[in-house]
Order: sequence, then C-alpha cells, then structure tokens
Amino acid sequence: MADKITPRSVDYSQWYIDIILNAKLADYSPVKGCMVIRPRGYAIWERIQAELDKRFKETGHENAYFPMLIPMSFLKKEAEHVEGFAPELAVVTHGGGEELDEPYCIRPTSETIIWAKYKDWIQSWRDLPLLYNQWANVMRWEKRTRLFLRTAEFLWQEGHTAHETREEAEAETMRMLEVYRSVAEQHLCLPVVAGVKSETEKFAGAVRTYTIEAMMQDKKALQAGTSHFLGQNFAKAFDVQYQNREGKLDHVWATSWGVSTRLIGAVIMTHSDDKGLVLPPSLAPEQLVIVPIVKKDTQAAVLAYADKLLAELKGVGVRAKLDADDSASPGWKFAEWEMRGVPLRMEVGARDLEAGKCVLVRRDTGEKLVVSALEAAAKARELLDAIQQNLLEKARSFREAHTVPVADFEGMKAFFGLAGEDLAGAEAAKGGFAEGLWCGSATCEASLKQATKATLRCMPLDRQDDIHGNCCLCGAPAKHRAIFARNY
RNA sequence: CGGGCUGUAGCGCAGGGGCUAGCGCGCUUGGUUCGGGACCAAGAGAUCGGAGGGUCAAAUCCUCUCAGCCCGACCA
Repeated sequence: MADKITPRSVDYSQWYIDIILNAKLADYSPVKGCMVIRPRGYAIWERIQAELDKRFKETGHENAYFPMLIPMSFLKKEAEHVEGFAPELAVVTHGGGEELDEPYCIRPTSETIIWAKYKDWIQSWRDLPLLYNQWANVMRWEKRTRLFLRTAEFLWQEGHTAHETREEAEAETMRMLEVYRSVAEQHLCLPVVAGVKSETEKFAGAVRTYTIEAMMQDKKALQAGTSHFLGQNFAKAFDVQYQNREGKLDHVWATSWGVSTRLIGAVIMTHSDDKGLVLPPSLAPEQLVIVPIVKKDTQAAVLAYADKLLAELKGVGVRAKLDADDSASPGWKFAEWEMRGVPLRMEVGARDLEAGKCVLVRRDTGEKLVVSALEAAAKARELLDAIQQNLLEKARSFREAHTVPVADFEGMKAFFGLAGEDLAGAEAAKGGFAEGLWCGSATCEASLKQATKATLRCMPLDRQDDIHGNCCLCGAPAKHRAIFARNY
C-alpha cells in the first residue's frame, strides 16, 4: 500500500493537502496564494453552483455580472468597508503601458461597484426590490494561504439586494441564510450552526452579519457562508434614494450574501478519512465506479456483463463509470477510486456473472454487500441516498459530541488549551465548540482570543431563549448565548 | 510580515568538494497476471529550485533570491 495520504493523527494539515493533491482536486499555481482548480475539483464546484443557483432563482433572484476592476475612490465611500478591506487589496496602477490617473483595485467583494450602479437604476419604490446575484472571482491578498480554505483569488457568488423597508431587507438576509443552511446540510452534508456574528467579527460595512458555522474533524470552526444586513450604509454612501409610497425620498435598505469555493474545503475536511476523499453522492463527479475482475478466459463475458450493469445504472440516473483499464490491477483500482472519493464501488467478476450477482461497496462505511444483478441499480440508488444521509448524521454527531457548555474563563482555558501551548498530541483531546453565555463586550472576546486563540463564532439563532446567568468570560450579567471555537 | 524546517527525475528519498549523480515507486514497450495497491524483461526520464561568487574542480562551500510546509500576527 503506497501511503500517499498522511494520516490525520500524524499531521492534520498535511492530510488535508495530501487529499486535495492526490484526488486531483486542485494544485498550486505559479502565482503565490492562487490555486489551480482541476477538473475533479471544478466538477464539485459546478454541482454546488447548480444547486445554489436553482435556489436563488426560486427565491426570485437574477444573475448579473459586474466588472472585476473597481476605482479605488469607490472603496473609500464607505468608511468601515474600506478600512476592513484595505490591507488585502490588489491594485492595478498601469494599463496599456501607461500609469492610470486613478488606480483600480481588483474586487475583494463588489458592494461598491454594484451600489454605484444601483444609484442609477433605483428611483421609485416600483423599482424595488432589486434582487441580483453574481458568480465571480474575487481577490484578497492573503498572507497565509491554504488550498480552497483561503486563497488570494477565489470563486464565489455574491447576492446584492435593495429593498423598500428595513423589515424586508432583514427578511431577505434571513431567507438567504436559510438557503445556505439547507444547501449545506442537504447537499453538502455539512451540519451547520446558524447564528449572528459579534460586532468584532461582522463584515466591514454591515449592520449585522449572519453566518453558518461548521465543525471540521480537528474540531476547529469554519465559516461556511455569510449573509449580511447592510442597513442603509451603502445606500447612504452611494446616495441611493428612492421615492416611497408616500412620495417622500428615502434611502433603500440592503443585503449581501455569499458562499465561496471554501465550501469545497469544508466538504473535504468534514467527510474524508485516511484513505482519501469522501464525497457526498450529490457532489461526486462519479457516484459509482464498476471495477471488473477479469481473467483471460472470461474477460469478454465479464466486460459485457459490466456494460449491461452500467447501462442499467445510468438508466436509473446514477452517475456511473466502468473502469475497464486493463493495465491496473483490481486492488489498485479499489484504492485509487477510494482516494478520489467515489461513494460506491461495484465489483463484477466471473463468480458474479455465473451467479447473476455483483458486489457493492460503500465508501463511507466500507460495508460490502452482494446483490443480484436484477436489483443492483435500484440498490445502488438506495445506497447513495443512505450514504448522503449517513455523512450528515456522522458529522452532526461528531459536532454534538464536541459541543460542550463552558461556564467560566478557567473552563475555557481548560477546554481549548492555552495560546502558544504545543497542542500536538493534546490536539485530539482539546477543543471543539464551547457554548456559553456572553455579556456582549468585545473586551471579553479579545481576552479569550489572547488566552486561547478561540473566538466568538456566532450567537446561535435558536439558542437565545435562555440567557439568564453570567458571562462565561467576565462574570457580568449575560445578554447572549454564544459559541466559541478556534477557527480557520 | 516575523520565527523554524525543506527544495536533487513525475512522486518519495540518498549523496555534504573529485572525474559517469544513485535508489525505490511511478512512466514507456513486450509478455505473464487480475476478488484489496501483481510479476519478469528491456527502455525513457535530472542544466541537483534560481542568480551570483569563490575553487584546478561545486549538487556539495559563501551571498542573495524564489517556492512549499509548520508556528505566530491578519482574514471568506
């Protein structure tokens, strides 16, 4: 067995990289911090895109496209926004061999260039709501990058909507958060906690940021998507007013929301194992691969049998592939397709042919079962559904097992370990989601971060009914219930 | 952007002043195999990360630089 994948217990970061490179999802590029997404990785993105795009359309949104270059002056119009993004901007200073009068930045996000146009397009309440989304690349000059999780350039979608009222914009913010939550869970098998960000962690320029937070296998949190209520901040910065139903001028209310190729990183980290990638059937480029076990004298018959099964699988809508390459041994193929994350394997050999059967093997559990050829296609479909469900449940119970209430600062230090402390070895035992009451003070967040590197990930929406007690960090009366974790 | 480690064939490594740079895996061709990473034979493949400097002689010594990983500060 060629040990191409570093086991998680040895080096979690290296394991993650090994999976991506060996499963051929992505590769490094000649440009620092940028990545090449290879066909197997891009296919996953296309499936995520397709599902999200469908849901955006179902909720009344339209796709549009805005330019990648944004005049620097636009960024500066919203004070908090520019302050938040300035450190990570890439700036274009020359074009056509000449220095530009005004430099352009490569979009880190498109609020400013979009709102500059919304000013032209919105005059009356009849123009609202404006529900646009764009699929695009953005660039944020990151100091430290990681494939899929944090790259200088990444692919995402960004929704930008304008509304008549605060209530409508807030409802839109929540609606899209819910779209993200359900796509994450149903499609990506990522159980997520939906919640509100603290002032410290919110998007630069937003009034309020909502998030879906997932837990990776190393128990660190990953922000998997965000939905922002922008209030009238951008409308004011770009002077976007409309005449309301009473005939008076008013600034419009806004939202923005996005998910990125980071989701692919989340899927990899949540489900995969030491044998390689594990993918939800909904995302897998191939849902099932048939490995024929051929011997010289039976080769033709076995391949014909495999072909017939392949046709039946395709007939019931399974994305199936026959690996008839005769230069690799079956054992090699088993390992190879497991590394690539194919959810189901079908083995067919002379024995099966004779018995009218075949062998199905699950990627998630390793479970092997012999089924008759007649019911193979139906059984495969059933198993794919079961795998989809199992991945979500497994991830959810992992998260629940590592979500614990913590009552005070000492408890936090014990739970997370101390910043700077070498956690190798202890890594397995420490960390997770610490749930505690919080007074609302940024000072508390800062001191926790300094002591343990853990931050306030969010205040879960469904856990705010019982907040009687004291802040788990400073002991003052609590105002919220929050989740704290180390994060990516 | 600071601290550490690493760059030698596609991948993993050895060689640490000496003449022709090795090994394993992978790759190509032919043959035998095939129910958990098969075997035999013959091949191809490297300006030793890059630039400069010293030396009769550099993969090996010196300076600079680039890239990757890890650890910190900053972030979807």
